[in-house]
Amino acid sequence: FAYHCFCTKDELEAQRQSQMTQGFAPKYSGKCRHLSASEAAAQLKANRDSVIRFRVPETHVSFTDMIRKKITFDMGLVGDIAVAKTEREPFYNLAAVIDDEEMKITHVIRGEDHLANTPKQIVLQRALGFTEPVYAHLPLIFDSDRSKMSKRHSATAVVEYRKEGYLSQALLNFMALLGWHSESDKEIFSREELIEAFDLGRVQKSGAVFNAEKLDWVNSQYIRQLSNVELARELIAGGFAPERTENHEITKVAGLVKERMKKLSDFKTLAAFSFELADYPTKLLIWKETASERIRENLRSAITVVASIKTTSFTKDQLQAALQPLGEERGRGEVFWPIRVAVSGNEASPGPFEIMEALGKDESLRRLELAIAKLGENH
RNA sequence: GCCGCUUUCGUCUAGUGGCCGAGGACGCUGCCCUCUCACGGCGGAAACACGGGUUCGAUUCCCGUAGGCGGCACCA
Repeated sequence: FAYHCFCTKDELEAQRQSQMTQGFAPKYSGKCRHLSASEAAAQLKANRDSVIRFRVPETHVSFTDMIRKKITFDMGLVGDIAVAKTEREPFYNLAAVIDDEEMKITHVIRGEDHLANTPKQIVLQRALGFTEPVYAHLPLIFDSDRSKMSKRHSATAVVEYRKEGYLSQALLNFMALLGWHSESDKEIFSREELIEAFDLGRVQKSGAVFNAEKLDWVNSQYIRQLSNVELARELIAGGFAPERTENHEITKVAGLVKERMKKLSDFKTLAAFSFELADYPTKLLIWKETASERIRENLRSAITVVASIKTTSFTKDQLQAALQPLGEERGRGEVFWPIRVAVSGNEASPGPFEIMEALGKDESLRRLELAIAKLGENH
């Protein structure tokens, strides 16, 4: 089945070069194949550098891939492959075949880059009398420039993505969608649903380009499915929440910005205003062309209304019900916009009522007063 | 160079001879909702690589060409 080969690396390399320039497939010449046992023993005794080669039969080898159906290779083009350095040091193909047999592997599911290894492994299996597992070669995943995502790169990438605030379930779901599609057009799956629906037979044959925007979308879907408590837990565990902040505080704010988040790391910027009001330009309080005097009046009236609400029923529904008449009377934009800016300090934010509920009565009033003071500075 | 795999909107894909004047999703975009942003709702633009066959009829089957990718180690 196998024999010692004493060809040097330089010889082999030179051979390969000349074969390639002549337009042939590079393969081992078979030079040491016919060495007699005694010749080989002598070489070994002389400590000549060697390797063990397997006599690859010059036949066609076919196998059925679960994804690509029947695949045939002409082994005559391969030549005798090196399977081990010594009897105790097998190379990859031999080691893999023996491992799989000993571990009773039934299915070998791996990347398409292993396709050319498969016939070599099959030929070894047959020679050793091993059972042939079923093969499935998955398409590769490419970067946006269409180059292969290297193993080393993607291994760290998963960790990197987790650090950026992508949920593991979302990552899994997104990866499943790269090269596979459910019969039902469904795209967001729970772990159980995915196990149920996934089918190797439906896997795409060509490689897929990694689409970061879709990952964002999938992740945002998962974030929204989380309860506020669960989301807070993820935020705290991942280090995305500000330190020294009460859990229930995080929970409250998490609910506020949940549907605006694409990844956990967004929380920091999205929720910053609720922990501390940043300075903002006074003119941000002005709704369109409204006179600042009028904005001040509106805020004054709003304060009166807000102050009249009991601390115990300081909810967004109560706030909305109480402030709605004022909005209708003086113009919704002229009333709600400045309130929202006053409590958030941002041009874009969640609605004013929910923010006030999260802030609580005292802090809400403090921020409203501050806005009036800021407007006063201009006069 | 040789071998293998592969080829539907920008991207991920549905599609297995007539249901396709090609469906869904992300992204992009118009309108609605609305105090802003986001969410949500309703629309829009956007693709069968090319050339030959086979067939009454090809996105679907066959052949070729071109493109993409992977593999060609005394690495794994």
